[in-house]
Amino acid sequence: MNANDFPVTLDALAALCKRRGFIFQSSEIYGGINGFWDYGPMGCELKRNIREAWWKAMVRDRDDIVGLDASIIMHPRVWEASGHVGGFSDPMQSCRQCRRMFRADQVAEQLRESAWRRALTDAAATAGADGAVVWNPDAAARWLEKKGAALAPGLLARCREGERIETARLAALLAGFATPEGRPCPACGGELTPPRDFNLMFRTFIGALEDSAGQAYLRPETAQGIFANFLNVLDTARVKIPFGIAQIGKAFRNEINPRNYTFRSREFEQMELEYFIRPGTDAEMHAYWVEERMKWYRSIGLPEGRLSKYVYEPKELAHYASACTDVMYRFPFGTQELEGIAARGDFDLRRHQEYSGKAMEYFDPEKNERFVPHVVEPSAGVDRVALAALCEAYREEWVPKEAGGEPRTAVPGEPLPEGYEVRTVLRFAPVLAPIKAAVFPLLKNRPELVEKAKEVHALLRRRWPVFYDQTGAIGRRYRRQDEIGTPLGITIDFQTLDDGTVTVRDRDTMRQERAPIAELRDRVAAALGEA
RNA sequence: GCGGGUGUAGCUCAACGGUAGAGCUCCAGCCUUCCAAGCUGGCUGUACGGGUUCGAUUCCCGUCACCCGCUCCA
Repeated sequence: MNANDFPVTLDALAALCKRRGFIFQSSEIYGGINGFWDYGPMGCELKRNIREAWWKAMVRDRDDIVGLDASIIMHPRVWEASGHVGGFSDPMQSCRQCRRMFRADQVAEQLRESAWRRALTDAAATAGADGAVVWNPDAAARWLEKKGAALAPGLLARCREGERIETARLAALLAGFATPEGRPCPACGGELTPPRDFNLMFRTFIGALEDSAGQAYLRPETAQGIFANFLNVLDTARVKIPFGIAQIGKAFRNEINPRNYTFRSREFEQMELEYFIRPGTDAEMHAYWVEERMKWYRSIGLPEGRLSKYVYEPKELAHYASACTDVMYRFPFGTQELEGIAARGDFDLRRHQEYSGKAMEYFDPEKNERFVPHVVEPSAGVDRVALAALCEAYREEWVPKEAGGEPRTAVPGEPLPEGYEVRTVLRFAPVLAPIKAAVFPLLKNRPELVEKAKEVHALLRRRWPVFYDQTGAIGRRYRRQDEIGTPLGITIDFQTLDDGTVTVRDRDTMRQERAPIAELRDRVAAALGEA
């Protein structure tokens, strides 16, 4: 079995993440809160490394992309323009009896298909002169007492008074079936709430009064902050098309059903680029960004074999989009999206132009023309990348008890071979590792070793996050670092005192080499791939 | 959102209608010349709220969270 196919269970990963301070459930001391997660000392370093790798690749290493950090709460009109409020999110009605949810515009159709509604029509309705349904309330009551009790419990509950059915009330309900306000639940005949805007945005209020005038939203995506600042950046950053604006930040979606550990959370962090292009170059630029982004995922240690692309069919695309490709990763719970790369045309800028009354145009001095740029949007989830990195890094291995043995990937279901023990290790790419190296004195009760180790620690920590540990046997300290994915272990032993060399132990091979302290920084940089 | 299951220490598990225990982890000390060694000591717990009871971790109800299936969803 290929090491990449080691079946990580989310349970095992979540246990390690908690044990070693990567991820905690939010508000755990109060019983937890569904859909929210906290990142501990190791987890926040991991996320920081992911963000910095992205920022470096997208902004620092390029001439054509600039950064932005927009506010989380924006003018409510932003979300009208974007389509997140209003027509885009369909009003919903829910049943007060069975609590099922229905799209308001589909209730009439679903009612025609409804089993209880058909049975009731057969039992108690005739067609009137003008084709309208004429109900016989007494027949309806008889039906409801027998067959209808199981088929339409919601309707029964609405017109029952003690043991008997209030025929007059039933008659009123039946009469209302034809009106939008009186439509019953297609599933049980219960009472539907009025249509309500049901969207995934968290609402809040600006100012002390909680009235509709102050209503605002936590952003459900960071992208709109970029579009809303398009003109500001254009006027100040001296950018020339094609150019991009990049942003990393929190976004919030009130998901119905968060699942799969941190994969779908209600509060999450996005890394988004809006890359503005000349109309007509959409397909070419979209293809370019798909490849750029795939390269980036490989550069942080996600292997080709676990990554894939999902190319949207034309019928799956939003009406304004010309292409969309998702970057997928094979998680333990299935192949899921890390990032979506969409060619959105000029939809967003045009909508903001329409809603704000400001011309969202780019002036091309060479061709002496104005146009609304099109945009390609690579939009990635920091938390999803972090989860993928953890899944990818997690290994259980068999290690020979005798010195100098090489670790082997454990074979699930097979017993531990004689003479081996288990180690859990996170094989992060060095760029993502929360701690780059750990420094140990071989023994803590020899002051000369401790003193030298602290010197080496001080030497390295100026450049990298480096951990110092003198507690417990040396083997135990190596294993602790394995569990947080520290690539290098540096040990000060008695030979160090004689010749100024230390041992450098590699996390993955568990092999050790000696290196002079004078060359240590270069050796560490080389081992981390920074040289 | 629906249905089913689960909830005891950081982890794995035990116990009982009457003072909640073990192993591992963690911390301290001793020891230890390179892969979770040993000895001694120590910290930590019945998810939350209510009810029944002389007494509830145990029985009942509610809430919350987690897991599985369905549903929904970029």
